[in-house]
Amino acid sequence: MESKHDGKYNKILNAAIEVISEKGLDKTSISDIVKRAGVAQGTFYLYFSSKKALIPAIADNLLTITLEGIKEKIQGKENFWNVLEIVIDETFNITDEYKDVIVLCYSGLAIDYSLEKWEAIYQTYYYWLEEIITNAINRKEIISDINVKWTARIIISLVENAAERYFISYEQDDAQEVYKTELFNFLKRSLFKT
Amino acid sequence: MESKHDGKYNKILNAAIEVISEKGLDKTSISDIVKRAGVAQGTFYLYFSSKKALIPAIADNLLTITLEGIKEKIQGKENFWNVLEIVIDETFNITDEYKDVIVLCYSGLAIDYSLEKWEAIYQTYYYWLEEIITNAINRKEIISDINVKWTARIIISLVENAAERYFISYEQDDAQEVYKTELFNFLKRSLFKT
Amino acid sequence: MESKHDGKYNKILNAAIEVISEKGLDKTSISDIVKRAGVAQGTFYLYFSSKKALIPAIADNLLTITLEGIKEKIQGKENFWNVLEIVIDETFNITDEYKDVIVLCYSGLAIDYSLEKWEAIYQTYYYWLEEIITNAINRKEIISDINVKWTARIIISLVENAAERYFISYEQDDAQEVYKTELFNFLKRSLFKT
Amino acid sequence: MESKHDGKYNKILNAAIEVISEKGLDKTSISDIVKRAGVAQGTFYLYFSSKKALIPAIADNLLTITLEGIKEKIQGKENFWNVLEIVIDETFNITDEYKDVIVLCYSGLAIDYSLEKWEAIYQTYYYWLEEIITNAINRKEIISDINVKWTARIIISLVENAAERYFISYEQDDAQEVYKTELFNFLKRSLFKT
DNA sequence: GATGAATGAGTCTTCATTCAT
DNA sequence: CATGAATGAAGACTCATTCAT
Repeated sequence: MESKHDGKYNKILNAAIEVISEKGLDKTSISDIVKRAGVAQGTFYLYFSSKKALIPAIADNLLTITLEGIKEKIQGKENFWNVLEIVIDETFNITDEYKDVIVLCYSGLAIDYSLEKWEAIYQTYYYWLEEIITNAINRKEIISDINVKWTARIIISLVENAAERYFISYEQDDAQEVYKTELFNFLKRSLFKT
Repeated sequence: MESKHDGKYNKILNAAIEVISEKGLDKTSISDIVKRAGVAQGTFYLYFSSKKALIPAIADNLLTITLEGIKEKIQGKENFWNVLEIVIDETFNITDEYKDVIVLCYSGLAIDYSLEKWEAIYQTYYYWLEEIITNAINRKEIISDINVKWTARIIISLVENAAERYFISYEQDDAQEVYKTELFNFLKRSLFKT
Repeated sequence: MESKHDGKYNKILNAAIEVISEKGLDKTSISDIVKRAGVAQGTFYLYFSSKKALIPAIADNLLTITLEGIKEKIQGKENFWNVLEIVIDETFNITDEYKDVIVLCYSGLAIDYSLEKWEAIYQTYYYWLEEIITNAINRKEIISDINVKWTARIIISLVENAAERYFISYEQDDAQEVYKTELFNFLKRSLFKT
Repeated sequence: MESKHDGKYNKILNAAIEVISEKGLDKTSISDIVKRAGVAQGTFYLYFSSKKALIPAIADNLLTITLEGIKEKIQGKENFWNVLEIVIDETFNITDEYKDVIVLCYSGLAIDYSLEKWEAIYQTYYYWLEEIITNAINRKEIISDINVKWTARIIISLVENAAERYFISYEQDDAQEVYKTELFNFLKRSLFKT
């Protein structure tokens, strides 16, 4: 992946993700972040306007990673049910790796009603899935009398929620496959065109 | 329900909900809350051990209200699809009224990984819905090869998510019915026993 | 004099005057002030809304002291030229004692164009001198074709300026009497009714 | 006048005057100034040793402008009362134009007791007026038993003070002539040789 | 139980200044 | 001469919490 910004931006962003994962947002100070990033206090403000500006940046970063991972794994297997499986898999993987930061993203959402910002971040993801769904309808893989936009959003939120619920609740490890299957079937029953 | 505590507890809790709705959690100080509640600074700590203790209390309060509302409207109409409709309706209503605080509850979740606390709060709600689901299975209203526990949780999170997404995004008003129907059908397709 | 506020207000105010006299406003931190005053950091903000709020308070304090000193020394000797002499004397005394803070007051003026605040602080002093001047005119001690308001202000600013100029410039000590006489004569020539 | 330094010095100085007029000294950062001047951050330090060095430079600039304006208008009319009138006029004009920066100069004075610097800046102005006064005494236009040095300084400070007081207090516009006349008469009564 | 004045630790943010290019 | 990215020291201010009354 080619970085959106030069090295220092990413250094700070990654340091932030690390530290916040360990201590939580509230207990993480800018001082912690810059120390970890190996830059000066003031340098932070050269790349982020404030502490709050970190959260959308982290979310954006996470989502980009997720979508890239998904696309990479699809590699031509465009069948809807394949894609759905990959989406579920990849979401579970990313959620596992970044669970501590993901929760914070929800919190960030609360910090300043920046719903527009949020929607903007998810935009790419939504559009991508909407197209997948439309194609699936055309190929008669799924039912057609659904609202594509709404369905895309509901699938994403459902998968993300399930993954978070799974990992944040510290379930026993072997349950993961059961969980994912249950989720897949739930969606399949709702969308499969017989 | 008779209140868990005397008048001052509720005075403070309601003041907190009000102020937090207006200013957000971060910008709300204990000082703001007690001023609104008309009690002294120290009095807060007679009823809440800390500022963080407010969030589960608020969530508990909200959930209690929701479940009470649902139960009241059911009144014997125990048919699963009736119940589901009422759950959706009531969740949308409460979300509309308290949307500003609800987002905070997610954030609160992030504040100190108090997942156990969170699960405890939802416990009653989960149990109640699990029973509803079990009964529905027995009555053959819905399919039987599902994980009841998992399904209860996924339904609740799906409905809550949809409601939040709807109200926080400031959709046009007339869309609400469409949204609720789409949601209901989505669930029905997935659970209905033909 | 009975203090306008209770003990802690004055403790902080006096500590501020002391420290600022020693280090200058810019180099004086709130931390310095509260340490000197023997109170906690936060206590400062219970009595002053900000660091800037100190300056008018100091000015007010200084002017009150000056005017009280003058009134005390007058004691019935209401003759205008007596009063003028006392005003000059007292201004020189106070300026000598507080010269380091007085300069700051001018600076404070610059900090936020709070001319109204400034005028309000001087109001009492102005009114008092206007009355003295009016009486002097009536007693034919001074000429009558002058603008009383304007003259009161110009006398005060002239005397204050001369005193500051004298002490801040570190003139040789024996020059003080010469300076005061020159000032007195300058005013007398301008106002004396032959 | 030929500028003391090349174009960039003046660019920065003028930008500083502009920005400081708008925002006040405290809220003006070097960054603001260089942005306005259209030069790089580091360039500032090629021409000024520090932020504080700006203030004497501004004051010097202002005083030079004032004195040049006065000299230009005098043009041979060396009569003391003519000169005084011109001094008053010109001081009021400059004060009107630069009132926001002038206040700051006082504040600058407070910043680091640089009284010597201050005296140095005013030196030329003082000397010039001292000569005018001496000539006036010789021509018997004004009384002779005065301290020339002292009188020069008192006249300048009196006129400057009156002008500042006038403009900073936002008096009604038509009062200006009255004000100037009052000031002129005040000085004339004190110095005129009958 | 109730009060609210006092506390003081904690942190974001600013900005004058430097220096490698 | 000019640049402007990087620095990092410094400080104002907030606010959860306590405790004597």
